[in-house]
Amino acid sequence: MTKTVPKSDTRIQKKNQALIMSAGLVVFSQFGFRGSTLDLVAQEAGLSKPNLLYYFRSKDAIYTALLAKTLTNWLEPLRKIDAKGDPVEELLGYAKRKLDMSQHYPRESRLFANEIIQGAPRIGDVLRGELRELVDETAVVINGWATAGRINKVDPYHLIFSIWAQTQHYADFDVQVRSVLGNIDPFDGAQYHLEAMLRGLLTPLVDQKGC
Amino acid sequence: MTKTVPKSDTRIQKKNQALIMSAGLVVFSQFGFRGSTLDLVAQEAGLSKPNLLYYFRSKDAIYTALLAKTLTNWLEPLRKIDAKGDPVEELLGYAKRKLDMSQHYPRESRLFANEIIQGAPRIGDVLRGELRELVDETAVVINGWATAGRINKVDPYHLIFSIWAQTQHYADFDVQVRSVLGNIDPFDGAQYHLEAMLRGLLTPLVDQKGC
DNA sequence: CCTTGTTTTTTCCAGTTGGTCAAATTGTTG
DNA sequence: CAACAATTTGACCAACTGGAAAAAACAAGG
Repeated sequence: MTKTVPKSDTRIQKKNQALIMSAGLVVFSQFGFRGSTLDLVAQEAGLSKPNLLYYFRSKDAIYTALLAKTLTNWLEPLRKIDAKGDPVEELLGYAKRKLDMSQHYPRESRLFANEIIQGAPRIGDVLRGELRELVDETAVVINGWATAGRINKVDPYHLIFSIWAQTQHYADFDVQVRSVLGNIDPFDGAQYHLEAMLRGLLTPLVDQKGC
Repeated sequence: MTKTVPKSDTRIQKKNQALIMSAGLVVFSQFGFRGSTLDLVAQEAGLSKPNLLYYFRSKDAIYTALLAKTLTNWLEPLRKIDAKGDPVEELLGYAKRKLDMSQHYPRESRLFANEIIQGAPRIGDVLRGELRELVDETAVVINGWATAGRINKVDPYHLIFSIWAQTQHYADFDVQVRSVLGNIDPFDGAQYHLEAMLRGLLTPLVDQKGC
């Protein structure tokens, strides 16, 4: 008989699996996969280590499940960009959604940051597959807007990178940002700044001053 | 007799210390402090583990020395911003220097990224002290430029954050960027994009169209 | 109360980890 | 080449790591 992991989904299983995922998020997002231990996750979850392994086959299984679960939500904002909407408002909306995620789900951001910094050993395929396709599609949309003269000509890939970079920075480097800002809340100013930056980049000059 | 670490600096010591630092950079920048092992560092350096500990008191000592050594170089570009120079060119130059560092010293960038994501347990003091002061001073300079009408009014702190974010993104998330871009070199486009973005943000409108 | 299935804990293990120490080796200098 | 210091290695250790096994505790229906 091979190692058994619960098949049926009772409410207590759902609860404990969620508990473990939540604890795993806390630990893995701070220390990365290699820097995390099952003992830490168990302690955070308030369960015993063997009990973790009753619900998940291995440390790897917890981490992988966590990544997979979070990944979908993480890419969703990009899918919401509507080719038929107003270009500047669509891109600003995207940036705002990403910034909101950094504010409300910083751990998820750090989880990915850790994974990618370490070379993305488990999600390399997703990066080169699903993510790349999604970005390619969005790039086509952005290029269409530029060709139509509705925004300035920009490199759509680097535009997307710059939105990722600036929004995720406030989650991943939270400690640094707050060290510099002191008591000031980062996210108010961040949103305003990001908007100004994107408008300055995207808005055709003729619209800015009407000449 | 307490644990002895070499005091005099023979050439062989200099060589091996540099070797260890270099190996430590490779390992710690990928896995963070907790995810790294002395065995990995030793293997990377081509030395035995006890031999590492002949030159450094502990794993912690290697890591701390590495952080300290790199920190100075890391902050230097910010110090080079000259209040008497042309505002836009100064800021553009700063961004370019940071981007160059991401290109040529990506491991150093990732080393800090790991440290800060994990809560900056060892450089929190530096962040709240030296770094903060330095940013504060730079903010004064930028505010001065804005007040004089030489650049648009911007939040200097978030401006600096956005430069950090965008430049370091290309080092820290290198794998992701390359996954999306395929064979295209990220840094050419990055520099162009960053410059456009900063000019759009900083350049007073009256200068852009002369009206 | 008994049976059956689920959940939890106790105990254990082999491999890894950071680190010590004494012995062996290799410079270096007179 | 001695003699002494600097360097390197091999053997070792206690604590920690991911994980297995099995027994114990618990739940629910008959």
